[in-house]
Amino acid sequence: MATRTRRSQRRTEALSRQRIVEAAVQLLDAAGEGGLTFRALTERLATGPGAIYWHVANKSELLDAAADAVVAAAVALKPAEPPGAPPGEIRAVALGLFDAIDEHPWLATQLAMQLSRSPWGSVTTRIFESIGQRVRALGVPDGNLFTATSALVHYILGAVGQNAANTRVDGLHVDRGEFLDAVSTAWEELDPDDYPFTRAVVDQVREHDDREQFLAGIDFVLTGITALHLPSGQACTPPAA
Amino acid sequence: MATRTRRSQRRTEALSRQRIVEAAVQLLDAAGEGGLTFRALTERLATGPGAIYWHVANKSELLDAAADAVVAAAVALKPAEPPGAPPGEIRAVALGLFDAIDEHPWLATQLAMQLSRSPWGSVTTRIFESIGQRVRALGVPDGNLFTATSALVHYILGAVGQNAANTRVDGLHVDRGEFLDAVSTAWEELDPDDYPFTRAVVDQVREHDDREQFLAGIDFVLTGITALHLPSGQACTPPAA
DNA sequence: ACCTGAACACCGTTCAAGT
DNA sequence: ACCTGAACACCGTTCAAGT
Repeated sequence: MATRTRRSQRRTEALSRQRIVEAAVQLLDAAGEGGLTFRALTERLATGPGAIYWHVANKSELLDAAADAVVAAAVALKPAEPPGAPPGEIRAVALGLFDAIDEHPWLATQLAMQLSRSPWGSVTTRIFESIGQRVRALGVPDGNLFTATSALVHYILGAVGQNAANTRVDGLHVDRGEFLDAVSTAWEELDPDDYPFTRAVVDQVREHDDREQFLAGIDFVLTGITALHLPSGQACTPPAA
Repeated sequence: MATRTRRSQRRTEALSRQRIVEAAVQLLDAAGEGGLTFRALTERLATGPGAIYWHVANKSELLDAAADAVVAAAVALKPAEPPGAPPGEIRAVALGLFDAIDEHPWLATQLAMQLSRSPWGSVTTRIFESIGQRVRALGVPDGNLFTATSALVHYILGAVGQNAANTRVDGLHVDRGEFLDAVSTAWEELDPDDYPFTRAVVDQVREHDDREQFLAGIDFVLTGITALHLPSGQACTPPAA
């Protein structure tokens, strides 16, 4: 029944793990998380499922590899920019991830799932390393590097996870204005007794700029690290317990 | 073939959405994310799939409801504690979530997926409201409430998402020492040219305390918010761009 | 060593039929 | 209004067989 839109090119190159991962990324980009199935993959690669299983262990590993490929490209800073000061580079790396998720919305869910499933998998470690190098350059003492970097990475992963969906719902790109309207409307219908705060800030959700807000959060964490762990920041005290 | 271990009690109460959600939470607690299937659910509830679909729209909605039930209980502070100062209450709410994920490890993945799939769903909004009320009590000016609260919530969601898996891998509880050993070993085998930072902090991962580190991140964000948005904090300056 | 493709076990979901 | 349960479409994965 299906019109059998045969891929024009028969297989020219041999199958390889890399070719499979590339195809997986393309399918995810085209149709979202639901778009990656072994059947779609076999059709696109003009092969059978057994051939794919020769190169990758299972679907989970394939998703990991797809996410890793995209993240690796994202955290590699464009050499266009000069080295720059550490705080600026941290913002640049974070924005690289932010933009990668804008281009590959499935990456948000995938990052989140990998974070919770295998917390120190290749993707998480890659981001940790990239941020950590710059935190060290900031002058944070050795003993506090792990804590400071973890805090930054956790904030970044939490924030990009949510912001991804600000431009899409269930894999469909939606107008940002419409999306925020829907959120505002939903919030206005919340019980005023249970949700006084949310209702009070309903206007701010419409006006806010995703990138600005994302960077503001980075600055909170950086300021906290500076104040609590850098000699120059000792003037600042944390809020009393 | 299956030994048909009949649930001793035939159905006594009528089916209801709440009873279904409770059963879902129990299945998730017992067998992890893979443990919740409509077949397991029908068996436990002694009914057919159609009966369940009468009360919930689909599996996604059921997972949402299960997560919401657990989170609602977690962010409701025990009234044992006196109201207390805002920063302390923020830490208490955050730790409530932290502990809930310890008890229900599947919640980490579920929170992450909901965050990326429907960023302002009921669970996210519940956490946002709970934290937001306390950020306001902190004295943050109205115009900055949304940004400050979002940053805190993003950090919390990123951090609890990862810390969940520190005690479990693929749904199995594992010894924390063994787990950290495995991470350390894996890190020591990373390429020293590509991962100088990660290799340098490998010892800190073994010594660190999850809760302490989680709270340290909260303090970074709180200190940043205080420094950048509270009149009393103006002495602190953010790191230069 | 690498690939084929039929087959298997399992899943979420539907729906005509009952009460 | 609420429940039953067979059936459907689809999925990840396996494996004996080919080259």
